[in-house]
Order: sequence, then structure tokens, then C-alpha cells
Amino acid sequence: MTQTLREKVLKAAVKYVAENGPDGLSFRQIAADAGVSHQAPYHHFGDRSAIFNEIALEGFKKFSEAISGPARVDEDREICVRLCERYVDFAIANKGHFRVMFRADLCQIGESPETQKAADDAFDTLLDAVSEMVGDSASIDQIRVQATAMWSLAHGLATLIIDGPLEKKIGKVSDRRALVRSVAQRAAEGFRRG
Amino acid sequence: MTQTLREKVLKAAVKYVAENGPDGLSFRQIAADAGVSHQAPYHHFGDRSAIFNEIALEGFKKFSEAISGPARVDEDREICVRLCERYVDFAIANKGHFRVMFRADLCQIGESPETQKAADDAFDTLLDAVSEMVGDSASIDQIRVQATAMWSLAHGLATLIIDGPLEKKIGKVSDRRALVRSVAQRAAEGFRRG
DNA sequence: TCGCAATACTTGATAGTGTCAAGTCGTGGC
DNA sequence: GCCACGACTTGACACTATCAAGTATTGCGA
Repeated sequence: MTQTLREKVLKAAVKYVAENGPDGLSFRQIAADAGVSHQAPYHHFGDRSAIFNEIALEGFKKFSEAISGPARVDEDREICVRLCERYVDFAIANKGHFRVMFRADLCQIGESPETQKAADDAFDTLLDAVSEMVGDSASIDQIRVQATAMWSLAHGLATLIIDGPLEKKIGKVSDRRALVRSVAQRAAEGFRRG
Repeated sequence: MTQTLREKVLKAAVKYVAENGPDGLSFRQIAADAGVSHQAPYHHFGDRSAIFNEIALEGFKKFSEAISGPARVDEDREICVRLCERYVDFAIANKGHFRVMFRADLCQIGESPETQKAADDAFDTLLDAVSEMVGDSASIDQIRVQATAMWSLAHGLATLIIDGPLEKKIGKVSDRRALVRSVAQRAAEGFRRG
């Protein structure tokens, strides 16, 4: 149960971002909350942007896990819907991570090879899922288009729900799930036709 | 050509956000660049968040214009593709605005009735376009699902291109347009079936 | 057991930030 | 003439990231 300061700080940062967004995040406040001096966190994360990088890294790893995993292969459509559901579920359950992962200005993932790799892996996971959905007959270009469409749809849904106006328009969780399902199902019909 | 300070400040802020993202935006720096005291901008925008609100307001107005406008009504698919193209084009051409518009933590649009109205109008514009696409026979619920799907797809594409990893994966503008077109076309096939 | 180097912090100082609270200065209207 | 008001300045405060230097503690090789 003894948590290292590094873990404490990271956790507090993620919590803050989930609740307030990344903008006002203060190293000093986090340090004060943890009962250490204002420079203590700085020792573990050399830089303010370094902590965002770390959050993104953690996020991409979690993301890959959440997206992949055993999926019954009944039919194409089912995969698409599952993918969307998982994407949105992940974003909601991990707001703090999700909000950082796709903000290039916060965490320049290019600077950290590890984070870059995690991000690439996450994308590959998505590509694999889409490939499975499309089938072997499809060309690489088709898969690329399909994957982008799939990704965009899920990503758009997730961001609009988390930070955008969709949050208010669909209050209850049951509504949200139903909407995501309907939307994904509708889109899947188009995606199926290779 | 004489620009009021208010206009100057707003313009500088939008430019900054487009280039660096909203996080590091500094009132004082903008004031210094404009050659005025550090409190001068504060006189026009009572608050740091007020300027983001103003940017969002401007953005939603521009957005409505960009999205609507005359569209040849040949077939459903065409409307969907156009909508996506316009959405993405707007986001790229107005990065500074777009980045702010959908960040609830920056500009609480709920606080400003004017901005709220502009945002609602923008959504209505989108809904109208989708209604046209779907046809009169569709139920309200179907339109709602369709609109959400459409919106999510376009929004996801735009954000992934602007801030996300898609930016690197598609370098040239021609590639981008082709990709957006393909993706939208593919999705449209699913959306068409009421 | 001594020393020593690395680790995990603390303390202090600097520059930059938003924001409150007072000025100043010119212009239009009574 | 004056006076009120808008546009701006000046000064101060609390807060922030970050640099630089100090101090414990701990593990380890001689």
C-alpha cells in the first residue's frame, strides 16, 4: 500500500486532468497535497511536459489493452460496434489519460521513443481489428480507409461525449450506450462493403 | 486599416492558439506584442476565459457559415461527403478557433448566452444538413442517430488530423482530401439506408 | 568500518503569469 | 467650465515553473 511519491504524483495529476482538464494543472499544488516540497515532483518528472508524456504513455498502454481482447467473431458488424463501444468506454473511464493522449501540444510523443512506440502499438491494435473486420480480400488501401473511418468515428464520438456538447444531450449512461450502439451499427453497414 | 486594440488582441490570441495550442497563451505577452500595458487587454476581456469565449463565439459563427451554404442536391452520398470535407477544411483553416470551440474546460459556453446560441445554431445547421440527406421519411430518432454519426465522423477526422497522429500519416494536402473523401464516401453508404 | 556516490528530497531565488486596485489622460456632452 | 466615462497605465500581490544549491539517507565496494 505504500505508494511511491512518483505514483502519488502521477495519480493526482491524472485525477486533476479528469476533473478539470489539463490547463490549470499545478506541480506545486500536487506537491503540497502530497505533503512534500515544491521541488519533489520535479525530481521524478524533469519537466512539466514530462508528466503529460508519462500520462500519455500509461494511457496508450491501457488503451491497447482495452481495445483488443477477445471478441467473438460472429460477423463483421459486431466487431465494428464493439470497437466503438470499447473506445468510448475507455475514454469515459480514463478521462484523465484520454484528454492528454491526443493533445500533441501537451505531450510531444515524438520526443519520447517509449511513448511513441506505445502510440504506434495502439494504432496497430486498431488496424488489426479493422483488418479482421474487413477480411483478407481487401487491399491495403481499403484497409487504410476503413481504419481511418472507424477510428474517426469512434474518436469523434468519444471526444464529443467527453468534452463536447453531446455530454449534455445524452444524460444517462443507458442512453449513451444505446446511442453509441446505434451509431456504430449504422456506420458498420457502410464499412462492410469492401 | 486602423485596428482597435480589442481586434488586435483577439487576432493575436487566435494566431497563438493555432500555432501553439491554447495552453501557454499569455495575456501579458500579447499586450507586450501590441505595445500596450499588461492590463490593457484586460479592459476589453474581463477575464482570461472571456477571450476564449469570444474565440469560440466567433468560431461557431464562422462554422455555421462554412458548413451550410449552397449544396447541389444530386444524391445523399454527395451531401455527406461535402459535409465532411467542409468540416475538415474549416478545422484546418481555422485551427485557432476550432481548438477552442470544443474545449468545455476553456470556454464554458454555458456561461455566455450569446456563445451558447451560436453553438446551438451550429448544431442545428448540421442537423438540417443531415435531415436533407436522410429525407423526410425518417423518424426523429433516426435523424438523431444519423446526425450523431455524421458529426462524430467529421469531428473525429478533423481532430485526428489537426492534433492527432493522422497529421503525420497524411502529409500532402491532396492526400488529405482524397482520404477524407474516401472515408466519407464509405460511411455515407451506411448512412443512406434509413 | 570507513568513505563515497547516488537517490530522494528541501530550501532559496528568479522570472513570468493572472488578477485586484488604484491612478492618468483625453474626449464628448451638459 | 467641468465632469463623467472610456481607454489605458502603474503598482502590487499571490501564484506558477524552473534553476541552483544544500541536506539527509541509503547502499556498496574497499
